Order: sequence, then structure tokens, then C-alpha cells
Amino acid sequence: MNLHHPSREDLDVSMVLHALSDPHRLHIVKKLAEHGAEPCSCGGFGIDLTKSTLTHHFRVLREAGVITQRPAGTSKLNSLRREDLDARFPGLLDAVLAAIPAPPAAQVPV
Amino acid sequence: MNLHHPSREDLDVSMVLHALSDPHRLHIVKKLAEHGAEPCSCGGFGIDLTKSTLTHHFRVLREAGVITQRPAGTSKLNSLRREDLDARFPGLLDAVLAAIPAPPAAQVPV
DNA sequence: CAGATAGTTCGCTAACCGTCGTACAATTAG
DNA sequence: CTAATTGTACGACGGTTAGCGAACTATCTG
Repeated sequence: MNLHHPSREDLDVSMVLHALSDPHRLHIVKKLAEHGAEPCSCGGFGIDLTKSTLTHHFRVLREAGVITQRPAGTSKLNSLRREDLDARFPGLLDAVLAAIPAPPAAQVPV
Repeated sequence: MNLHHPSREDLDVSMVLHALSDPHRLHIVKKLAEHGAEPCSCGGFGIDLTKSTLTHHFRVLREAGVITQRPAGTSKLNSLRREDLDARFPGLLDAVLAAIPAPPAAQVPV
């Protein structure tokens, strides 16, 4: 099962915007941006969704070219494709990151 | 039939991004950006879609807070809500505008 | 008034999307 | 080998969406 990542030239604005238009996915992207390219496995995002649903969201992000997924043991390491996004759509990622609000409605902040 | 426009504080990133994630709507936004706040009626965008479908797209844009629609005679004047968007999501609109590619697949370019 | 013009509204269809559960695959730990 | 962990694949579901056509409203112009 080869993980397909679109090449930089193949990035499509509408596809990227659509990938970013879901609160859960926005939250994922935000977390990834904070963690740099660290061991962000698919779990541990504090999102209250099923495993299969998470897989779905990560795939949407990956196929839109927003993130990279690299298998590592039984996990997958996710990272933002900052360079590619900045190259193709300058300023877009930063603007979106700055616009992301509170969590999408998962854990109570107290 | 009151045209509802969300107030600036009620603008939602995901909603805006979703509104912008359609090639046709992206094209509309691009044209509006070029024309400033000029007499951009709903037709005249060179989009090969039915009137009802156009109505639909303009409503999505309006309800997301991306555009304003003001009735003027038998037409409607559309304009970008630049100020509001820039205030809530600084840099986002410009980044998206810069990223918009060729037309979404409508009229022959020459 | 009559006609033209510009959008809206209302079904309706086909596709898509987010979500889930269950079953499966792959890797690591005992 | 067995069990646990992590994620994927697949099928199903309900809701949303983009698109159309046809009928309608509202305005402006004769």
C-alpha cells in the first residue's frame, strides 16, 4: 500500500483549501505546525474520533499535499509540507495557521 | 427575502476555506478582486453554469462572509469583503488570490 | 400594460463527505 | 509463538453539495 504524495507542482489550491476546510483537519495542521517535524503519530492529537475516521482525515491532508506520512514501526510520522506549500502558495499556510481558533470541539478546556 | 451577511466577528475559518475550495467560486473571487467594488453583477463572470447554479455559488460565498451582495435594480452588486476578511484572517485573502490559477475550465482562453 | 432582464426558489439527481464498525495487516514486546 | 499496538480497507449510513430545469418575482423600458 504505497502512500501517495502529490509532487510540489501538482499541488492544487482548491484541493488544499478543501483539505483545510474541516475543523478537525485544521486542528491537526495546527498541532503539526507547533511540533515541527516531530514524532507526531496519528493518535495523540486529542481528537475524539474513531481510528478509521482519523485515517480518513490524514489521507485527505496527505493527498492534498498538506502533510507527509512516513511509516515508522507500527506508527506513522506526520509532518507539514511547509516548504512545498510556501513555494507554491506563499503566505497561505501562515495565514491559515494564524486564523485557526480554539479546538474544534473535542476536550473541554475547563 | 433578506440577504443575510454574517458579521465580522462571526466569520469562521473553516466556512471561509470551504467557500473558497471550489474552482468556480475561486474564479468569482478573483474577478471580484480585480474589479474592486465595481458593478460586478452575478452574470458576466464568464462562467458556464446555469443561473440557478450561479445563485447557489454566490450564496455560499455570501453566507461564508466572503462577499457582499447588494440589490441594485434588477441586478445584484457583488463585492469582496476585503476589510472584514483582512481583519479577521490577515493575509489569507491575499495568499489565496495569489494562488488562484487559470480559469476553472470554462471559456477558451483565446 | 407588455416585454425584457436578472435572480430566486423549488424539486430532483448524482456525487461526495464525515462518521462509524468490523475485519484485517504490520510491527513490536513478552 | 502470542499478544498488544497502530494504522488501513471496506462497506454502510445519513447529510450535504453541485448541478440542472422549470416556474416564479421583481425591476426597468418601451
